[in-house]
Amino acid sequence: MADVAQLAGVSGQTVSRVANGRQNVDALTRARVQDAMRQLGYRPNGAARALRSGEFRSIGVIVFELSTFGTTRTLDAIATAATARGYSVKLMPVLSVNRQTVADAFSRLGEQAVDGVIMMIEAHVLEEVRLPVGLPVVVVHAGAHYDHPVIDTDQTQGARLATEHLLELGHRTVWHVAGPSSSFAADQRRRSWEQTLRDRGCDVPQVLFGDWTSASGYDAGRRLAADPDVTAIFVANDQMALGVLRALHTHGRAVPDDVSVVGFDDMEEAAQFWPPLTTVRQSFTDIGRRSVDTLLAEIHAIDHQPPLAEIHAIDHQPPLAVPTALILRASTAGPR
Amino acid sequence: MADVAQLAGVSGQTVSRVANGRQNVDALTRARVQDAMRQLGYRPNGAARALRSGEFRSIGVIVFELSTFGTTRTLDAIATAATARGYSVKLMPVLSVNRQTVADAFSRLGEQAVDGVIMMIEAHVLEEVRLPVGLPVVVVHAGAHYDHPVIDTDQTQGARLATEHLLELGHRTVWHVAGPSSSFAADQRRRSWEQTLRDRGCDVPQVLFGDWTSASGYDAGRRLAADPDVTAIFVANDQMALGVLRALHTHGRAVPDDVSVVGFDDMEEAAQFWPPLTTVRQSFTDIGRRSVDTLLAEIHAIDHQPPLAEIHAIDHQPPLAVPTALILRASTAGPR
DNA sequence: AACCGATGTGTTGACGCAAACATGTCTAGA
DNA sequence: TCTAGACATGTTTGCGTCAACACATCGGTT
Repeated sequence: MADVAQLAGVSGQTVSRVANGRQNVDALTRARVQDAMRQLGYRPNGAARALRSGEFRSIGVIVFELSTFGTTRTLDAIATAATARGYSVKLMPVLSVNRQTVADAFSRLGEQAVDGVIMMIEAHVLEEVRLPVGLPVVVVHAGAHYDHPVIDTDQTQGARLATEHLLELGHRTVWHVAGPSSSFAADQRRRSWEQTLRDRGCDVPQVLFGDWTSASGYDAGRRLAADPDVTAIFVANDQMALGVLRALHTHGRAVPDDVSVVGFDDMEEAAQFWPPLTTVRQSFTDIGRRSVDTLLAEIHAIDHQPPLAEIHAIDHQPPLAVPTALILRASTAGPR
Repeated sequence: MADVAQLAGVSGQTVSRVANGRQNVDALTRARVQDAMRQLGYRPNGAARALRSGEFRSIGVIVFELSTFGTTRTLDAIATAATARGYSVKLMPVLSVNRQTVADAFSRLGEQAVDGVIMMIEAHVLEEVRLPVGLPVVVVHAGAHYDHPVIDTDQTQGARLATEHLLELGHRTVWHVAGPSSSFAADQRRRSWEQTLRDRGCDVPQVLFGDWTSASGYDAGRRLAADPDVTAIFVANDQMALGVLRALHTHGRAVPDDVSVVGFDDMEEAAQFWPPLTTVRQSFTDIGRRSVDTLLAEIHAIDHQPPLAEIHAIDHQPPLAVPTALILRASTAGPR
């Protein structure tokens, strides 16, 4: 900065003003400074700026297993939204999810230079983690009863959509392959499926649990394929649905003629499954964008030292459940 | 820090020493300081530390489209490896790939507090981007002729493995669905496929190009399914292979009885495709780990002001091509 | 002529930390 | 006893930036 100042024949402060787009700088001076900046390839030092201003313009994201489809898409959306708003994204992976590891990750982020944190841990265990106050936090894809704002897909609505679709096709009831019981989202989908069946007076068959992977879907699918009563299956995500489809094929049960299958997520590949999968689309883009906006609002609010009433208002906004949509493809039909 | 120092009855410097794990602190003093830290919830300020030391203990990762399978897995591995080594990962997404956007992303990272950058852009256009010097850079999944170390899967070996497997099953030749021509990896796979065919004296059929998505694989697959000469297809990634499989099914061509298909990547779902996909496995974990280690070595080298000879040595290490493995499943068989 | 506010620019200091150096204390060996 | 060296700890200083304030200039009032 000093070099730029010298080359432009001004003080460091003026360089700072130009760098920050302040208006009270003469047009000619500004041009001279910008010229000098370009010439010297000057880049403001983020660390010094952060030290001075107390703002890092960076948010931390705690994630478990980037490899699952939803997490990845959400992270992508978060990164894009944050970048558009001038914030960078710091990744903090957690290798296994328990109270200790999550708390550790949070603490490590506290040391790192971030203005706020997005928690992308869908596990119930999160409910037991006491997060230190002082750092704005937004929770994604998890329960709605935390001390922090929660952004999530409307899991209940999505699962109802899927179940009702199958019932309306004429199936007597709907079987369910659920996600792991440790997952909040899996629980919500399972409960909503069950509630929908009860509302319609249908039998509630035994649930099968998977772990979100397509291999676990195959295992569940084999069990269902062996039961001739099964004519309709709601699978808690597309990856497991892929495994279910394969299990049905290997057991000679035609989809959708013998068995109908509905997934959840609408991953890009679902349209190319065999047969193309009817599924519930969730908008990961919306989730990501809303998370960032909510977090930034929190950060901003703290910035302005809100009265306690305002904090209260922020924390208790109704959680914004992002609606889903049923995407009809070729894996569902009425019973024979 | 001052508060901690006062509470522990020591100087700020001693607190600093404890915080940084220096050894020259009395065990009792250390305990007292750590106690005070816990009591006050002290977290060192990363910005100040970075400003003072010039080290950020953070690496930047430039990515395009987190949504593709390989990128995601690699990022996961990078984040895990970096965290294990005490570095955090800053994400810098690029919305579209051209000289300008990549240079911009790099420049933005320069402002941000990072010690080095991993470039995860597989496009040829990268070859034309002049990266400013001074910041260590490692390029992943791209060409081997940059000014920076390159870490990549052995694309050539992988494509040969796939092609030879099909030829050895007795197919007269092998068709190919390539990735986009803008991609370095796609080019290498296509060239290696072609070379393998030539080496064996086989016809080289017209290439079909996709864009890595399963939908584009379906489009290519429809064209191939219509041609009765086609008995063996090497598809440049698993996602497109999924689309190819569906196209073959819809056109009544049995896999593997009528047509054999080999993919590339071995994504988790490939084992649950219908039929389970024979594919080339690349180790994204290795790629990620090696990228981080190479970058950290570069960072460390600059730290110690190496003589020019040493820089030279680093930059011209033979690129470490990570080997692949052919995973045999049910989508390949000899011709009828 | 004296005064005003608006505008553009320079000077000073502090953010939190750690490197460099200074000081004090203890131990071992001459 | 004296000294060298190892070790623990304290003091000073500055990293790059920007807020706060000081100052200088100018057009327009009284």
